[in-house]
This record gives sequence, C-alpha cells and structure tokens, in this order.
Amino acid sequence: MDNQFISLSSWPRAIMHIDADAFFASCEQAIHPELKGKPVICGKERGIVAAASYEAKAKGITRGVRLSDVKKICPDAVILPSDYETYSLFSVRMFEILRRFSPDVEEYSIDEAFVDLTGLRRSFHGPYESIAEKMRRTIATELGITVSAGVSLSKVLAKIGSKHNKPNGLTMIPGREVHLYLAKLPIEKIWGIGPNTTAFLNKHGITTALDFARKDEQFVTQYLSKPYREVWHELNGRSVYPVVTETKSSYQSISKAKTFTPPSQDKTFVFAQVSKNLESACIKARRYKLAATRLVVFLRTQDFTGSGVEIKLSRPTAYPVELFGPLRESFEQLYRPRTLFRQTGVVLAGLVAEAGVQYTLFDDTTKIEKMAKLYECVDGLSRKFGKHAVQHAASLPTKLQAQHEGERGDVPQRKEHLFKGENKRQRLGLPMLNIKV
DNA sequence: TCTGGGGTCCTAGGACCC
DNA sequence: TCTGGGGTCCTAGGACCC
Repeated sequence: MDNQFISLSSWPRAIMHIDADAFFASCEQAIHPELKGKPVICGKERGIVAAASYEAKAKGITRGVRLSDVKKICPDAVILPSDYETYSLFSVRMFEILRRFSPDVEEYSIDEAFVDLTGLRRSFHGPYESIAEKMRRTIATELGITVSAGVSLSKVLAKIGSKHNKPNGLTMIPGREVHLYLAKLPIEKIWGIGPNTTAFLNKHGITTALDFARKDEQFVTQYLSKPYREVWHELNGRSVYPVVTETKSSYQSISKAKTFTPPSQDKTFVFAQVSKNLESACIKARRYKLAATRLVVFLRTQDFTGSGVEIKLSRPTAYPVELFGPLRESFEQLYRPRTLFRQTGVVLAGLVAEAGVQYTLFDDTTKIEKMAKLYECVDGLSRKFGKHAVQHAASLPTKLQAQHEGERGDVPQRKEHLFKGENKRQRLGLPMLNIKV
C-alpha cells in the first residue's frame, strides 16, 4: 500500500516553502508608501479582518476580528477594502521571480509557493541557504514586500520552517536538526492535522510533532488513514508530496455562498439570495467553459444545522434558466416558514468540459443554441458593465431588501458597495443597467 | 474558536453485477 | 430464493486547507 513512498523518497530533497508576510496589507503598503509603519487592515467589504499588517498585529488584531472591534482596539488603523486584482498581480510577479531560480514552482495559494531546490547548488555555486536568501532579497527589492521561508526535506517540514520565524525570516531545517523543531511543536500546528485528528492523537498520548514522528509504522497504519500516514512520512523527512508545477486551469466544483446579517425568514428574499448564488456560480463556470452535472443547494439556519439537497441534472449546463427548475425544487424542500436563515449557497458539481457536452435525443437543440447565444450576450454585457449588470428577475429582491433596511450594521457597507459600483459606471460614462431576463 | 467564502481529497457503505 | 465471494461504481459525509 505505502510502497510508493520508497521510490519517491530514495534521495533527499530540498523543498522550500515561501509565505508572504501579511500579504494583502503588505501589498497596500508597497503601493502606498505613506502607509508604511502604520497599522493597515484589509477586509472593509466584509466587515471582518481579512489581513492585518504587523503594526496592527502588534496591537492584538488578528484575522476574523470584527471591524467595529478593530476601531476600539486600534483607533488609528487604516481600514481598506481588499483589492484582489492588485494582490493577484503581486502574486504573479512573486511566482515569476521564483521561476528565475527553479522551474519547479508550485503556486500553492495567492501568497504561498513551494519550490524544489534539489540539485540547484551546483548552478548557483553555493548552499541552499544562500539561494533561498537571494530569492527573498529579490522579492523584497522588486516588489517591496517581505516573505518568510523554510527549507527542508519535505513540504510539511518546509512549512514548519517558514512559520518558525515570521516575518521576514528564513529557517533551514537540515535532517539532523529536524527533531529540534518537532519537539516544541504541538501537533495541531502541523499542516494537515486538524482539530479532529489532534483530539484523537492526544488520546493516544501524542501531543508534539516529535511524538507523532517517532510513533512506529504499526501504529500509523493501524489507526490512521492515508492523509495522516503521508504526513507522518513527511515529518520523518521522506518526501511524499510532490511539488506540482502545473497551474490549475479547471475545477471539480464551483460554489457560491452568502451569509446575511441579520438573518431572514422572508421567502422571497432568501430565494433571491440563492438565485444570485446560482447566477454567480454559473458565470464562473462559463468563464472556465465548464458545465455542471449536479446541483447542490443549501440553506443554513442560525445554528448552522442542516446540509443541502443535491439534484442530478438531466444535461450538463451552466445556464441559470435551465437550473431554476431544480433550484426551486430544492429550495422548496429546504425552506421552512418562520425559520431564520442566515446563509444560502449553491454548488455546481460534477463539472465537465462544455465542449464535451452531448445532446440527447430529447434535447431541443435550437432552444439550447438560442440559450447559448443569449448567455454569450449576457457575459459580454457583464464584462463591459460589471458582474451583475444583467440579472434574472428572481435575484432582484436582494437589492430591494438592502434598500429598505435601515440602520443595521452591515447595510451601510452594502449600500456603499452599490454606490461605489454606480459611481464607477457613471464616471466611465456608462449607462445604468437593470435588465430583466 | 469562530469569523466567511472559497476549494480538495478520502473513506465507508450501498447498489448492482457476475 | 439463498448460499458466497468478489468487483465496480456512486454518493454522502468527514476532514482539512487558505
């Protein structure tokens, strides 16, 4: 079963993990030098902290804190909306810098990467440590942001390294020193070990990463499933997770969800939310030329109970008009009157390439072609005028409610958001659109 | 520990077939 | 119809990640 490890780990690798420091906030400080040295917070659009600069962290602000609390803890904080497009540009440039050093770069997330350094010492005439330092320096001088990094025998160990000395640190963990880092590390800090596995391992007297690494294979195979057996190998310096260089260009599933405060029991409003989720998910699916074979709908009440309903689709599609039937059906199953709902969501699952979609005998092909043309137009308009320029009528009550609502906490932001979009369009001299389909 | 909006992979169990 | 064993496929749900 685990034989695959033997060939993969036959010689030691040098894997580097790079993690940008307070990435969103650092990008803002790089673009706006006047913000350097100041506490900067991103996440204005959601009302919670998405990222905090180290100046803000020093005052005790962490991810997820409500912005209303931020103002109390740190009144001089500069609070900004997250600007994903700009951060993506920084991200692309960071990966591009890394690729100057090694072709084996995995873009793990917007602000993290793995690089396989194995074998690079010869061409760079120096130890791995100086290669890693040079990468960090290049990023700092060219992008104006700092990163923390770890270099070790496996991805899991490299991750431990990059977390060890943050911000702006480099931690080399050679094989003979691994135990020093694992001895002090609680297992829940290991990449891949969550609360559930932590609780289980604790019951067996395992509390540190070293305890876990030192467990014998017998224990590991008997009690743990594949993901955890893999982590165990990685902790022992046997690299089993490859550095994956292909950039991801497709999806298994696409989901869209929205939490609203305050919760609502208004059927029209809740359906409008889920309808809008569906439209957003479909837009994304069409952008990737994908079509769904299954639709999952979920409504969450205040205690977060109840999972979703899944429907198999008669034909793969990414067109909301075709999905409103199943959506309505699922919704009726889930909706309970006099119940407060706080979140809606939709998952397009079982995605297949749109090009491969076959018509069945029963499909009305001219109708489908018309629909395809219609959505091409809709997507074209969205590109020009903004994401939800054209909406299905069922999705509109989300806005009506937003306008009716008074002084509730989150509404000003929502309004602000609307106005912001409107101003943008007006500034660009574009007409206001509200087309019903 | 949750916040909130995305995602992935794995496993167990049932359906169905030979 | 049950006896048995074995294989595949599908799905629900769990666990974890950023």
